Amino acid sequence: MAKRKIYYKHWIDEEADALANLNRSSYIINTGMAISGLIHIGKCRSDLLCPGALSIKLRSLCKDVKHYLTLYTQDPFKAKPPLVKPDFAEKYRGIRILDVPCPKGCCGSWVDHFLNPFKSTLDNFKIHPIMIATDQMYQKPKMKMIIRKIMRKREEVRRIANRYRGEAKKPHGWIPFNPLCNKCHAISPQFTEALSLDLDNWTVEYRCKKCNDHGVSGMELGKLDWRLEWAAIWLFLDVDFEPFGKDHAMAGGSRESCSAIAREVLGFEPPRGQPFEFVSLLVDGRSIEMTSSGGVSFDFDEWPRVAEPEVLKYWYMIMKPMKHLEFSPSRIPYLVNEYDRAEAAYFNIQEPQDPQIALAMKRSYELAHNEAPPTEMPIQVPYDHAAMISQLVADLSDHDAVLEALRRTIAIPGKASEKSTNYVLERIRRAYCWATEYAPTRYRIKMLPRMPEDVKHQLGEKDLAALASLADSLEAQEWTPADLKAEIYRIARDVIKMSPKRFFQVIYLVFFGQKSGPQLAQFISSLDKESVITRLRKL
RNA sequence: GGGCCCGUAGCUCAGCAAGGCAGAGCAGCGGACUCUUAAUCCGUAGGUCGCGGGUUCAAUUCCCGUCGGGCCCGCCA
Repeated sequence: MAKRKIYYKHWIDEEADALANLNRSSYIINTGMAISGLIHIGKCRSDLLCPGALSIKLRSLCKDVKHYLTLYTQDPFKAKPPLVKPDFAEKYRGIRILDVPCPKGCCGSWVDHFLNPFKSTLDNFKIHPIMIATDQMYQKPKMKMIIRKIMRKREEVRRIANRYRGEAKKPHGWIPFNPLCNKCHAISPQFTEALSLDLDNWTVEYRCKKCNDHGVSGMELGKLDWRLEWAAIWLFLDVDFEPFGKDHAMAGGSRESCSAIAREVLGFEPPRGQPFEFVSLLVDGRSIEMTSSGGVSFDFDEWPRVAEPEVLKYWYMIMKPMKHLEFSPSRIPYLVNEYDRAEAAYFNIQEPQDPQIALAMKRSYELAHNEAPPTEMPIQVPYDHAAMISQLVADLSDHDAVLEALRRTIAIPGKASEKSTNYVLERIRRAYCWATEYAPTRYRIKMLPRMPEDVKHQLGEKDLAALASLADSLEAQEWTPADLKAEIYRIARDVIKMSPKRFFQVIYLVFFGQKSGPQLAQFISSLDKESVITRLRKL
């Protein structure tokens, strides 16, 4: 009888081991981000969180690892509406983003406006790459050396570049360099063209089609053609591993052509890589690719407001890199539940029967926690329940009230460490943000002004009788919430002979148009009595 | 025309490295808990592994082909 295979190795561990087997004394992991606009969670999959996990794993193998994040600041501006207004987009198109002002007028610059929220949320995710901006890189002697080498082998570069191009072959004498226009600061090949280089004085003669300038600017202010830039940065930082979006991954795509430049022009072996699929955003039922410059985004710094950062990290760990992901804020409870399940598996509280799935979940959980998960199982409040509770408590800063509401509804330990308690409270706060800002209506607790028509059809004889009976009771005397609760039970069981469960559902339907809602007795007690009675009777 | 990725239960996905009984979670359905909707627990159903060939004692897994979905092969990064 053959045993079921239980081989399992996480893809992060596969890559980490492959890197470790290279037996280098130290490792450089690099990723890149253009500050072209909103920094969304999809970008952070391939360019922050996954390589971050890989770095940490590799470091745990006693390797010296540096994790860089290259910020492409010396890049042309290409944002589009609705991210920016059309006139803003037109005015700054092709301008070096470093020179573009803040679109909202709140920050020092465009770059600051998008980069600062990203930077300040990194602590939440506990991933801290060394950030290095390309405009700084171009100032460095080592980079100048690399550029010099490339420019001396210009013809060879052209030959290689043309190998990967279709019809539009680059002509003889092509200078693979995008100069900065001194006058308008355009840096896009759409506008500026290098006419000649002076490698001794490190200047470039250019013509600018945006402002019709013709002049000379410093080469450190311009940038390499993109195929060369990537290869140059590999060499500059001595990169061993660099992930990339799946758009680069195709045969003949940028990854391949950059590798050819690295081998044939610069004489080094390109780093290992890993392609990543994109994360799209579900908008009105349609799946749209997130794009920084177009403004389709669920922002990275928005995530910790609505869910634990580890939930996002876990999702990216458990899903294979080439799996296309679809995100929608409405999926957050599902993602949190999956994470909670992994946590329960990790602490051996409850495991899936399939051992391979269990291993994948546990390992992904560790990775989501940077290899150092909590030592004790945290208290788990199911996310959708947290969303509901958060809307019932009048003041979320009243921690005792929140905890009391939780104790009434689910089993949470009477005594818990401060850490556990804070974790619970944090989830409630996050679920509240989600419930009020993103949740589908069924999660929002809000009384309907009138009972919806379609609800009437759902009510039978018994239901109506029970509601009438409740109205009578309310009319007959004043109730405390506790007594009212008992009365609801009494009516259901003793008077009408129906299940209390059904009766509760019926009452919820009348007030909310759905089968669930806040704690009923308290809720009813908080309303004007006459209006309640009228509503119960006028069916 | 050339290439890459994905396709497994209603949904989200494992399993394929190195062939060996078709798997989870969620949603569903049925119960239990009989001071709450909820939560929790127990049970249950659900499949042409996109399709067709090939190799094999044995194919979801390997090979060839094909269909569907997404994407690249202009520019820009």
